[in-house]
Amino acid sequence: MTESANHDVYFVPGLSRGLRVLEILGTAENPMSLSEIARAMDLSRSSVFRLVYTLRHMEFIKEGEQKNTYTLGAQVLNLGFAYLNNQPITTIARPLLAQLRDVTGVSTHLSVLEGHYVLYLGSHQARSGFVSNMVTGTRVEAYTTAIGWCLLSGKSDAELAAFCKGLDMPPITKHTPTSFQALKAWVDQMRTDGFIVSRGFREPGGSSIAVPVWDEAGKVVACVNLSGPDSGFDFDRVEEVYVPEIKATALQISRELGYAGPG
Amino acid sequence: MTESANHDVYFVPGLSRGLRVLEILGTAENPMSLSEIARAMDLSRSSVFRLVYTLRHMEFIKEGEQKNTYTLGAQVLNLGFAYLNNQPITTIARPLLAQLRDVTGVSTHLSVLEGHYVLYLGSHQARSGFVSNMVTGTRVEAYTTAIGWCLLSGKSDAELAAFCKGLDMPPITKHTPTSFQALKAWVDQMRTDGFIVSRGFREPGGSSIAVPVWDEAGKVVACVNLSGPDSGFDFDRVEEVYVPEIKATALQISRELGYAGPG
DNA sequence: GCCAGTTGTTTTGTATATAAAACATAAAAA
DNA sequence: TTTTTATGTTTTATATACAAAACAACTGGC
Repeated sequence: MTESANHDVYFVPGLSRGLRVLEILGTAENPMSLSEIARAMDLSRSSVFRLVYTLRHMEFIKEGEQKNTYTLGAQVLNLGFAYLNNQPITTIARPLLAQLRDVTGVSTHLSVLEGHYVLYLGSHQARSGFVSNMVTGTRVEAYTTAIGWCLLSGKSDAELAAFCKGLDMPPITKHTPTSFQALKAWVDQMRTDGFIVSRGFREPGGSSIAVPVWDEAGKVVACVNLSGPDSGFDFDRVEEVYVPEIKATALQISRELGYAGPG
Repeated sequence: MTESANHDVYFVPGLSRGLRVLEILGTAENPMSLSEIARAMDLSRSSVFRLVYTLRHMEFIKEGEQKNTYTLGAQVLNLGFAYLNNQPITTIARPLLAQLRDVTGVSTHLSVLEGHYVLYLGSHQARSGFVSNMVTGTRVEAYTTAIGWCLLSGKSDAELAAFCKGLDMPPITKHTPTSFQALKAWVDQMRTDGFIVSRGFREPGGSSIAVPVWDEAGKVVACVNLSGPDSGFDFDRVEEVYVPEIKATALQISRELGYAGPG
C-alpha cells in the first residue's frame, strides 16, 4: 500500500471539489456559469450542479448580475475575518501599529510567514503620499523581500536549508538571493543587526525597514515593518530614529504575547 | 435552515459539513480537537476525521499550537480577500474614502447590505481619537443603525415590508425602530433628506453621518459614512461642511460605477 | 498497579453520492 | 424555417462515502 493510496481513502471528494469551486470563483474576474466552472474543473456539469446547489444554499456563493452566473458570497468574508480574529496578534498589534504610523509618518505593516510566503495581516497607511498596495491578505514570496528575511531569521540554518529545498528562486531584482547561500547571507545580517533596511530590494524606488516579533517561547512569529516610496524616508534618520521606534513597537507587541527575553 | 435540507436530493453532505467545520472553527476562540468538533456538529468522530483530513490537506485548516487541535488556515483569508477584490466598488472607493477622511478628520467607512445585515467593506481610520472597532468584514443588524436605514432607502415600501417580515427587531437603544412603521419613518426621513445623521442611535456617545451610493441602474448599492465619538464631530458644521463633503465623495464613487442621475 | 474514560485511527457492510446518459430549453447557424 | 450546439436540470445504475463498531494509545483517578 503506497502513501498516496493511503491518503486518498479518507478524502471527501465533495468537500474538496466544493472548495475548488470557491477558489476558482475567487480567481475569476467575472461571475462564472455552471458550465464554465465545470470546464475549469474538468468535471461533469451534473456534479458541478450539485456543488453549486449546495454552496448557494449555504450562501458561500451567490448569483452574479446575470442569471445563471455565480460569484463568491459574503459568507467567505466571514471566514476570512474569523481567521484574522483568531490570530490574537492582530488585535494586539493594531493600535500599536497605528501609533507607529503616526510617530513616523510612514505606512506600517504586520506580517507572518505562511509556508513560503509573507502574509500581510494588517496595515496602517501613511496619511500622505502613495497608498501602498500591500493590503491585508496580500502574499509575497518570502525569499524576495527583507520582510521575508526578517521572518526567516528565527529559523536555524537547517530549517532555512529545508525552506530552500526544492524552492524555485528566480530573481526579482538584482538584490534577490537566488540560492540558499545568498539567502542565508541576508538572514545572517538580519540576525546580527536585529533589523534590516531594504532600499529597492524588492521594488525599485520602494524602501522598507523590518524588525521581528517574538512570542513567549522566544520564537519569531511576526514582523513589523515600515515601508513606502524612497521619497517618504529620511535616510539619515534611519538608525537613530526609525529603527528604535520600530524596535520599541515590536518589543511591546512581543511583551503582550508573553515574550520575556531581552529587547 | 431546516433538517429537510439534509434530505434534499442535490445536497452534497460532505461539502456542507466541511463548510460547517470551517464556520465552527471560525467562531471558536481556541483551536479545537477532532472530538470537540464532532460534538459541536453532532457528528461521528470518524466522519469528522475525514472532513478534517480533507480540509487539512487543502490548507483550509491547520494544526493549532497543541497537537491534534485545529484552527482556520490562511487559505480562507485568500477567499475572503478574493471576495473583496471581486467587488469593484472597494477599489474604486478606497482612495476616495482616504481623501474624505483627510478632509474631515473623521473615520470613513464603506458598507453594503447583505441580507439583514450591514457589511463593512472598507474603512479609513481617523488619525486621532479612538480607533473604531468597525473594521472590514464587520456585520451589524441593518435595522439598528442609520447606515442600515441609508442602505434600505433604495427599497420600495413593499420591499421594505418584505425585509421586515419575520424579522425579530429587539431594541438596542431608545432610538431603535422595533416595527416596520418605525423603520419606515427613519427610511422616509433618509429618502427626503438624502442623508442621515445619527447621534447615539446605535451606540451612546457615537455619531455617524451616512449617504447612499448608486450604481448605473440608479439603485442604492452602498453607503458612505463618517463615524466616530461625539467628541470628534463639530455638530455646528454638519450640514454646511460634513454633509456636502460626504455627498461629493459618494457621488464620485457613484459616477465611477456608471451612475448618470442627479447628484 | 488497575480500571474507566477519552482520544485519534482503521475497518467494513450498507446506505447513498455520483457521473453518464437522457431530457428540456434556448440560442446560434444553416 | 430547420438543424445544430450549448445550456441547466433530472433520472438512474453503480461505484463509494459513510457511521458504527472495533482498535490502539493515552489520560487521569484511586
